[in-house]
Amino acid sequence: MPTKKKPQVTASGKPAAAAAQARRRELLDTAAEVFAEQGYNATTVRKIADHAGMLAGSLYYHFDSKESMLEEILRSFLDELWGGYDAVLEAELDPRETLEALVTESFREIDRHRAAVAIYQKENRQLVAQERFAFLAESQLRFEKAWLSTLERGVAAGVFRSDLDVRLTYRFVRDTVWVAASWYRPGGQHSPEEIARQYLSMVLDGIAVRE
Amino acid sequence: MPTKKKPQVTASGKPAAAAAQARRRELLDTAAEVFAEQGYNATTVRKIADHAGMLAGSLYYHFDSKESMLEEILRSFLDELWGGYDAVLEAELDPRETLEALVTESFREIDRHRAAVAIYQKENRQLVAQERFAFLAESQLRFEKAWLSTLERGVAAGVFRSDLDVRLTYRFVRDTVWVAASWYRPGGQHSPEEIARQYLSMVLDGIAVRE
DNA sequence: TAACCTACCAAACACTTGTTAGGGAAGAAG
DNA sequence: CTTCTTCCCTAACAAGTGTTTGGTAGGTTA
Repeated sequence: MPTKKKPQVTASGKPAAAAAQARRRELLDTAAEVFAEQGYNATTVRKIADHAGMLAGSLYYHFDSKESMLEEILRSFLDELWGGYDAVLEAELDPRETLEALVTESFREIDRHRAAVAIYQKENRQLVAQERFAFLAESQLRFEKAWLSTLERGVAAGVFRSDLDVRLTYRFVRDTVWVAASWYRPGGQHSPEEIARQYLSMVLDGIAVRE
Repeated sequence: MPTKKKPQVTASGKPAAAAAQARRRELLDTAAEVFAEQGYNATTVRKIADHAGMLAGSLYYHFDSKESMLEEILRSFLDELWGGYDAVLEAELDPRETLEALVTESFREIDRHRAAVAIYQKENRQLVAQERFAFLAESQLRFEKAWLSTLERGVAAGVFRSDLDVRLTYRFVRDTVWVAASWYRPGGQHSPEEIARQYLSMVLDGIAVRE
C-alpha cells in the first residue's frame, strides 16, 4: 500500500497546506465541469488534465484515482446540500413554508453546484450499486424522507390536496427541481430565487386559470 | 466501403427477410436495455453480446457499429413518438385538451419505449453535437415548438395563467414528463394513463388546497 | 551552500475498447 | 448430393484507457 500523498503541513505553519488544498479544489472544479459536460465514463483523465493545463499523470500527485475525484466532488456537494436542508428542517416551519424553503434551497444549490448536481443526476443510478458510493443511497433515503414527510404533513393539515398520490407527487416535484440543473446557467436572466418562485407558483396553484 | 450486410430476400419469398428483421429488432431491444441501465459509453459491445447470448464480434453481422445501434434505437423511437404527437396536433383541439393529449401520449411512449427514452434523456446533450445525430436537434426543435405554441395559445385564450414565464413553464413540464422514464416500470401499480391524469391534475390545478 | 519539499513532466505499463478477417455448422435450394 | 446462404465463433488488431515509476526545475528551509 502506498502512503497518502496528501501534502503535509510544513513545520513553520499552515499556508503551504492551505495552498495545496486550494489547488485540489481548483482541480476538482474543472474535473466536475468536464464530468458534467461529457459524462463520467466518457471523460478521460487526459481531458481533465488538458482543461487544467497539465499532463494526465500529474493529476495523480493530487488524487488517488479518477474515481476518488468523483467521490470527493459528490461528497462535498452533498455535505453542503444537507447543511442547507437541515437548517430548513430544524426550523420546524409549517408544511407549505417547508416546501417553499426546500425548493428555494434546492435551486440555490443548483446555482452553486451546477456541475455536481448534473453529475449526480446522470450517474447516480449506476454509482449507488458500488460500495464506495453507498453514501449516495443514504442521502437519497434521507432526501425522500424529508420531502415525503413534508407532503404528508401538508395533506394531514389540509393545506395540500389529499386526492393525489403522495409518492407520485414527490417524484414529480423532486425530478422537476433537480433536472433544472441540465438547463440552468448561472448569471442567466433568472436568479435561483426567481426560478423557485415561479416553480412554486406552478406546483402549488397550477397553470390553469381559476374560474 | 463495405457492402451492406442487410439480409437479402431469398428467391422463394419474404419470410427469411422478415425473420432477419425480427432478429435485428430483438437485438436492438436488448441493446437498448443495457444502454439505458449502464449508459451508452459505459456499455461495451461485449456486455450487449452477453445479454444476447452471443459473442461481441457476432453483433457485427447484424450492425455496422455500436453507434449505428444507438442511432437505430433512437430513430425508431422518435418515429413512433412523432406519429402520436402529429395525430394530436392535427386534431386541432383547444389548448387545454392539446396539453392533456400531449402529456398522455408522452406517458404512453414512456410505457412503450422506456429504454429509448432513458437513453435519450441521458445522452441527448452529447449526441446532438455529432453530425450523425443531427436528427435529434431537429426533433428537439419541433418538440419545443409544439409545446410552446400550445402553452401560448392557452395564455392567449385565457385558460392558462399569463403571469408565468412560458419558457420556464415549458421546461418544467417537459422535464418532469420525460424524466419519469427513469423511475417508471411497466406493469407497476399505475398505468400510463393514470400517471398522466395525476400529473395533469397537479400541473393544471396545483397541489395546494383552494380556499 | 546544502538538503529538502512541492508540483509537475516524460515515458511507459497492463488492460480494455470497438472492430475486422477467416472459418464453419446447419439448414434451404437446386 | 452439391451448392449457397445465414448466422454465429475464434482470434486477433490498433487505439485508447487509468495508473505507475522515475526524474527534475524551482522554491523553501536550515
